[in-house]
Amino acid sequence: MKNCKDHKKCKRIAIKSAKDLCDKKNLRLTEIRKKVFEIIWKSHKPVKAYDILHEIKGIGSGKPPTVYRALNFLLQNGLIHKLNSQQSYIGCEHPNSHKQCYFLSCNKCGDITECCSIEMDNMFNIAAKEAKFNNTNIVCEISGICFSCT
Amino acid sequence: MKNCKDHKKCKRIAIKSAKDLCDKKNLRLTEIRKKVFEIIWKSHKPVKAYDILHEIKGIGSGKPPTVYRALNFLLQNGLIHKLNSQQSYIGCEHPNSHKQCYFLSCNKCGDITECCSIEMDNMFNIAAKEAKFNNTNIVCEISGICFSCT
DNA sequence: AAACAATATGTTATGTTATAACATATATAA
DNA sequence: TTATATATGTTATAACATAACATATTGTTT
Ligand SMILES: [Zn+2]
Ligand SMILES: [Zn+2]
Ligand SMILES: [Zn+2]
Ligand SMILES: [Zn+2]
Repeated sequence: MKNCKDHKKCKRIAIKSAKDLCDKKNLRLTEIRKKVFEIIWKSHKPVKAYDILHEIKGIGSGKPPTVYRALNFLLQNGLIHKLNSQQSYIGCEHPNSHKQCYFLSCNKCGDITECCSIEMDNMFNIAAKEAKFNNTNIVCEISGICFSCT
Repeated sequence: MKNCKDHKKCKRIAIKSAKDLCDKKNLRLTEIRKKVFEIIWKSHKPVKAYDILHEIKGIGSGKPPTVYRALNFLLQNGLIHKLNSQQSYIGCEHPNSHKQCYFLSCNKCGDITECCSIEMDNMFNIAAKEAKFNNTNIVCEISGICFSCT
């Protein structure tokens, strides 16, 4: 997310829309869940579960299950994503309108950009349809060296 | 890989072409590496590192580094792939002509199919190019319920 | 063949990621 | 209020992976 100029605002909006989404869906964004979400939104870099664990002093038990439960809640409700190729977690850029996305991940600066493209989405749908696959879930992560790091 | 009718043959060919590839590139397909490769090729289902570890009695030290070294050798030389969304390993269907592939993974039977598509490949290239990414590596895993399991 | 260098494997220990199982607390509904 | 569901605490352990250093094997040079 190289074009994030004002991350404080960016983060504020993310938290606001997480709250809205939870209100709308009658989900409880508890203190622990909110804290984990905030830690993830500190930057546009992916965060590891155990980094959250170390950072989450003073709130919750500070033990793995607490963090993983919060992560699973956030994942299940589309507020964050898991980057499978690096076992880390990142905030969803558009939780209310999320369709199918892919991620661009810079191996140098670590920055992640979440991208949507109708063409890519169609491609995935075609691939699934051709193979007669149902209820598909797609993981697509493109890593490389981003423009700023080249 | 639902259309594998004769897996013995399938496996034999895989081993043969692995040998050929190693001969051609002057790589040593040692006993341990070959054994790990064979275990992975037992089926078209992905295999976990520690399953290999348990199965590889009598050959090599039977300790994690042995297995992971073999896996890394096979990965680096394009003989197997890692499925990041389930931390498991699977034989490459076409080690000599491998371009960009995506995987179809059935959540029910566990079967994996490795697919290539020029269109999909183009899509990835366009995405990388638009984002000005270099030296890209793509992970694309489509999971769902396959036709036979529906 | 002997000496050397490079590659591969053995060994011990530990780091990292994630969940099972069961107890307790808190929120919502009846 | 009592019941029920949801969330969190707690302990232990499973599952995945690598660091660091020793030894063995292979290939090359002298
Ligand atoms: Zn931002
Ligand atoms: Zn998203
Ligand atoms: Zn087969
Ligand atoms: Zn392949």
